Amino acid sequence: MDENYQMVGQEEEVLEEEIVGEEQYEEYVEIGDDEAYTGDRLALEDGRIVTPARQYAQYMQQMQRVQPQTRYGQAPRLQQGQRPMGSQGVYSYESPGTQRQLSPQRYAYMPESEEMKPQVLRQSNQMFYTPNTSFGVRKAITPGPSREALTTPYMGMVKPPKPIKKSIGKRKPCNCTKSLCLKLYCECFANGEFCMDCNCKDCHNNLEHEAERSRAIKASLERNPHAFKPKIGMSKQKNGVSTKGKSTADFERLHQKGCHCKKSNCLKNYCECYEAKVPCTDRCKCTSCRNTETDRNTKFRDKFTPSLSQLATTTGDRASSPFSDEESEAGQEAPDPKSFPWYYLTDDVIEATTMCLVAQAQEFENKVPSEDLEKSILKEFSRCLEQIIESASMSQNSVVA
DNA sequence: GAGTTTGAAACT
DNA sequence: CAGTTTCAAACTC
Ligand SMILES: [Zn+2]
Ligand SMILES: [Zn+2]
Ligand SMILES: [Zn+2]
Ligand SMILES: [Zn+2]
Ligand SMILES: [Zn+2]
Ligand SMILES: [Zn+2]
Repeated sequence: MDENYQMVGQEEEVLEEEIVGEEQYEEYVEIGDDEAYTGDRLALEDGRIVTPARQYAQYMQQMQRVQPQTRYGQAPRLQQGQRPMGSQGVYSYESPGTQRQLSPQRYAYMPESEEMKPQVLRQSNQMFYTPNTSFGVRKAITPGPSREALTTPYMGMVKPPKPIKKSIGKRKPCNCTKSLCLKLYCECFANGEFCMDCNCKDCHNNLEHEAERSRAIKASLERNPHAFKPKIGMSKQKNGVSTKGKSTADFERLHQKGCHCKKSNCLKNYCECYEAKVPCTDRCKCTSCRNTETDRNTKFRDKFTPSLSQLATTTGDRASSPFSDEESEAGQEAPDPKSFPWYYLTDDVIEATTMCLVAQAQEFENKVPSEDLEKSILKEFSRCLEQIIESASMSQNSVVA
């Protein structure tokens, strides 16, 4: 039967479980259509919060202790914001060991009641959920013709979009302590997911706090309508078929909002662009960026870092990953930022060097012939450079060793 | 593991 | 919109 969620201090509401199907993943794959595909993990549609069902499936799986060893929806090395709904197959997962499949069903939330309304928006197969009063978790039922479809959903319905990732990496747990996992600070929440196996304290990012969570989602969406879109551009194809020979590889995998880094030179994971392994663009407002397209294409490295190049050749690190792998179109190489000379030429270093040179110039100006002055400055520069190089190799040794 | 640094998100 | 605070993760030791 249909269930009602009785919210504390809230007007209760009868949820009629209007179950509709889902177009199964089609819309998520057609990335070409800008309008059809949004990439939203959570979004407002007609005033309702809509989210893929994957999270619920995950959540239910967790609560029901069903095949706890299997997890879905999270590519192993996908970075925050990179999680590609709609990109190759993250949505419908097929774990080698199991035959479970999850579809991108969606549920709608009724904003007035702050309640989740398990209304699947579209349907092309038979999998339905309805709230389960026993533990407040939705369980699947089938009001439609084929009730059995529930237990064996999607067999053969989901084309394995792309080769499955080798190992289903378990999602990294959050460690939130003060946000209740209800702000975008929490990565789980920001990904539109429930907290599962996290280390958070006082977590409200779960069905036990559904109403609160819904409010939080709405609040986040009000602050930023794109809050639950992937931050990294989802391979949105530029202008239909590509113009040049680049063809399909010419995707827009870029940070949509851009970073605002000030002190990391966009060479550390503090930088969302660098973390996502995409170059900074003009959308970024970073200062002293060393993550530009040209920067990361520069093969200039290794010159300064013999120790590292040694390491690279001896370990043969490249051999382990001969695959270019599906989603890593752009991320062929793993350019160790430490192998770039300018990794060590931070603003502080440059400033210090400049000060040294200026001091040297001031000390000797008008005291020695300009020729000697020039020479002394160059000498000072050499001294600075030595220090920088020494410092750099020191830090590398610590890494290598 | 403790302490620091960092920049997004939140807030004013 | 800009400046500040808050926050959790990245990083360092
Ligand atoms: Zn959290
Ligand atoms: Zn979490
Ligand atoms: Zn949590
Ligand atoms: Zn950056
Ligand atoms: Zn950037
Ligand atoms: Zn940058």
